[in-house]
Amino acid sequence: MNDTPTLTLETAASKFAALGSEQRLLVLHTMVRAGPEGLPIGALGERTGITGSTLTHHLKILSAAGLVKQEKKGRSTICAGADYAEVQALSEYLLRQCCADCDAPDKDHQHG
Amino acid sequence: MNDTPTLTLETAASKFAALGSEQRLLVLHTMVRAGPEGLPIGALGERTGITGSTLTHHLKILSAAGLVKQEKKGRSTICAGADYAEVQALSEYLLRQCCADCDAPDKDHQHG
DNA sequence: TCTTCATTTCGATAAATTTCGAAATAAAGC
DNA sequence: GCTTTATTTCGAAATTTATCGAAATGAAGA
Repeated sequence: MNDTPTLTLETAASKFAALGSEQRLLVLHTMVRAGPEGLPIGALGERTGITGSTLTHHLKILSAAGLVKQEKKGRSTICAGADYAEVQALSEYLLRQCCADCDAPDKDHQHG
Repeated sequence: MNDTPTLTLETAASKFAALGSEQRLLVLHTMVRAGPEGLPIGALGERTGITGSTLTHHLKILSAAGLVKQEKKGRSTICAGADYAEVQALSEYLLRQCCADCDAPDKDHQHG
């Protein structure tokens, strides 16, 4: 399963940055709660109390980071959270190459 | 093992924000490579090419987010990456309450 | 104590981000 | 073609962040 196309520093940073805002995290959380079917932007606005134009702005950032999928349907835009692999890859990025520079890599700090 | 004290939106966002910078990610990556023994700030500077005062700034953010531990030793400050649980908690935060708001939660999108 | 080395604080500037309301666009339905 | 509804774009102001060099701090050692 080749899901993890080895994130670059640049993309990883932008994904984390996308998550690094209370409003965006709230938006994402709302979408995750809503499940894979997603929600139109209007509903996101109602549930989060965030203004339309601000939502558009945040969603653009989340989409660009690949954390949210958007699909136009009629006059609505349906938004849903991205899949688990996306998140998994991010979390794994953080510990990649652990101890690569250790003089004497030891076995005392297993990850998992 | 009570490792996951249920992150608040606020702390989760600030942790992600701390990771959402190429320089900070580079710094963290350098520390992770160095392993649990950590590195003095000077070495971080040499390896990353980041200026002292800027490094102090970034490290303050990473420490405040609990992603890095710092310890004064003589005239150096040794920095090391935080533990795996910290990272794990962050990643789990993202999918918490998945589908909580679904009308009919389905079993088609297992996470794991 | 004086000097040196490692880090931090300070002050400053440039750049990016957040957030809004108002106006523009675009799809649906009459 | 108009009207309504959903979203986006467009300024714009306020705030935050990034980044640096210079000066300050503080520990070690001669």
